Amino acid sequence: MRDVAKAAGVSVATVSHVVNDKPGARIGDDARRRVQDAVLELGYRPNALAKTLSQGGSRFIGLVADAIATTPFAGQIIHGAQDEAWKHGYVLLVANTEGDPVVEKDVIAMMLEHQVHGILYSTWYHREIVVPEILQQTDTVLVDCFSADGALPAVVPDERQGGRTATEQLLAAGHRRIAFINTTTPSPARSDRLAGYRDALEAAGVEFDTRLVLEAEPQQEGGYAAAEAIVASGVTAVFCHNDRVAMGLYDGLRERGVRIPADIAVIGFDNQDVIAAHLRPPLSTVALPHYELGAAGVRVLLGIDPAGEGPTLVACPPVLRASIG
Amino acid sequence: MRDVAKAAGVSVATVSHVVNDKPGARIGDDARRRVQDAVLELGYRPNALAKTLSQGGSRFIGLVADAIATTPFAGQIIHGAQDEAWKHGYVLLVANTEGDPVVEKDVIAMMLEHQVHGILYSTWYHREIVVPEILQQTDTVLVDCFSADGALPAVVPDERQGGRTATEQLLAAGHRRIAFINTTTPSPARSDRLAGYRDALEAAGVEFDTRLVLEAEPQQEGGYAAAEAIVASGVTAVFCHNDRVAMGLYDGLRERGVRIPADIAVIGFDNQDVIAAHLRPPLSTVALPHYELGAAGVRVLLGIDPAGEGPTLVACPPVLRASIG
DNA sequence: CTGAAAGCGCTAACAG
DNA sequence: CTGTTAGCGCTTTCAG
Repeated sequence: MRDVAKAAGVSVATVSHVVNDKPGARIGDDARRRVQDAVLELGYRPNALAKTLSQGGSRFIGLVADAIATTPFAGQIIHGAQDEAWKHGYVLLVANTEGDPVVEKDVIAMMLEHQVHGILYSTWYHREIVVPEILQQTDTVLVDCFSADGALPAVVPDERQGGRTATEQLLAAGHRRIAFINTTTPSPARSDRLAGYRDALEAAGVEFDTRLVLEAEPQQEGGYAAAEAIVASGVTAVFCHNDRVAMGLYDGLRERGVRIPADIAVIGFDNQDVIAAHLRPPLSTVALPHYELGAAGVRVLLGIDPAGEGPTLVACPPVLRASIG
Repeated sequence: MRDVAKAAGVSVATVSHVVNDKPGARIGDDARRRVQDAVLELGYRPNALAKTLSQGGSRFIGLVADAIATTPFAGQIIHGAQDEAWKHGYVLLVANTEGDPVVEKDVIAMMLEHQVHGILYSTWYHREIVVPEILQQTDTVLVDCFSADGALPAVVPDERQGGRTATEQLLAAGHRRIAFINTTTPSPARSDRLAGYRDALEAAGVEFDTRLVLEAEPQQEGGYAAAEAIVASGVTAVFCHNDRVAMGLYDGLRERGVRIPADIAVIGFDNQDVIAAHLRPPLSTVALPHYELGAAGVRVLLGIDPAGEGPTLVACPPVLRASIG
């Protein structure tokens, strides 16, 4: 920068002004031009670190994720967070912890040392967590997770609305006997999607039948294993806890000569693209809004969106494909 | 830091020395203890930005990815890169570009302004790229991609060895008539996996038969469509270009009453966990070493691993499951 | 063994 | 309109 100033025959202050187009500062056209030329000649690039040092507060936002490598979910959160952060002049410092509390503490400490403006603490599936002590030291927003005490702002998917939406797609196609293959794992997804399922049924005047909610491990194997019970139930449609379960169910149904969607319509949840879009027939599902969770997370962190009382709910939109007849 | 110095009754220089346990500097035990106490009392945390400013060179490594949100692949690269970077005291600055050249230029400029030590430029599938001009301005290593002119160090999967390995698994199980469903998309994966397939055949004394290499779109749909030709070929084993193709093939084979692995053994490629581990039967495959690519990338960036003449090849290890009888 | 002082690159008053 | 100067928080000679 000093070099630029020298080359342009002005002071560093002037350079700073033109480089940042400072509003208050009026600079002569000639001087301005000389500076701009010098910047180009010298290939000058401002040092963002020095800038934040002198200004105080940096433009970093930390994003800690517990499982960046297993599903695309964390990737989608990162993507959304980055786009939104970028929009406001912020940059993401990403760290993966694989759920290890020690690593977690270390990476957060690292972020604090780098003067992050705040931290997004995210998990790859919606759940309750206990907030690491060290997060008290900066602004934090929880993404796709929440703490029991509700002390920290959180952004999570609206599982209940998602469950309702899924069921509504089936109802809209004329189905009345609709099974729900829920997960065996206790979680917001488990209880709230079920609640949404019941909401939709009730709204449609269909009586809730306990025998129509089955449980299965939330993987392909679980869906496959549930196939027998599904055909036995005489149902015409199934809402699966997630796309993986639906994938397993496809196999089980096919083995029994049941056609989708002619005999039984199926809807999943998650919109895991690698699976849902490529099953035969392509699977209708409800999307988990990870991108939007990341984006909303930085918005509340930056105070653009209000934090609200409980967790901020992000809608899970339906994604229609061919598995509903 | 000044506060710590004051509280401990020493100078900032002394604080700096004890905080970083400077080798050269001998500090009295009492002074050292006083400083350490003060650090704890005040909850002092060094400012990493100020540190890099004064030291010159930062501890940032930039990682630009073209598609962080679609598959877990980029996530695995990030994971590997971060673990390795961390090990050497570096921190990752991650940016997603979705392949947009403008965004790409912007994020790289941003990274340069943040004084990154170097940049890892990665793609989510192995391919040739044209290197963005701006990357000339810093040390760069290409991860999972390479430039035609070989000007930049690159780290890529060893597709040929992978293709050989896959075929060898089948050969080892006693198969002799082995089909290869290749992709239709020109790429290193396409030509090198084929070369590996031929290598393995030759090494086993099995004659290469052109009619046994089919081509299909590299998705489930492609594999499904290839099923007919596969059964017609009278083959006892199939090497699929990737796991998604294998998944489609499973469907097609099952529809024709062909059992896996009893009638036909199948091996995939990629080790896409969400799919491979949960097909019925679980799919044997060859892993794409994304984690290792990321880690190796930072190693060559930091000069720990030598850059080598051509791209650095990372092995693709076999992952055996139940689809080979 | 420890402190004073200069300087990293930039911004922000404040003078001129 | 433009230049001076004093830091931002830390490291690093260099004296003492």
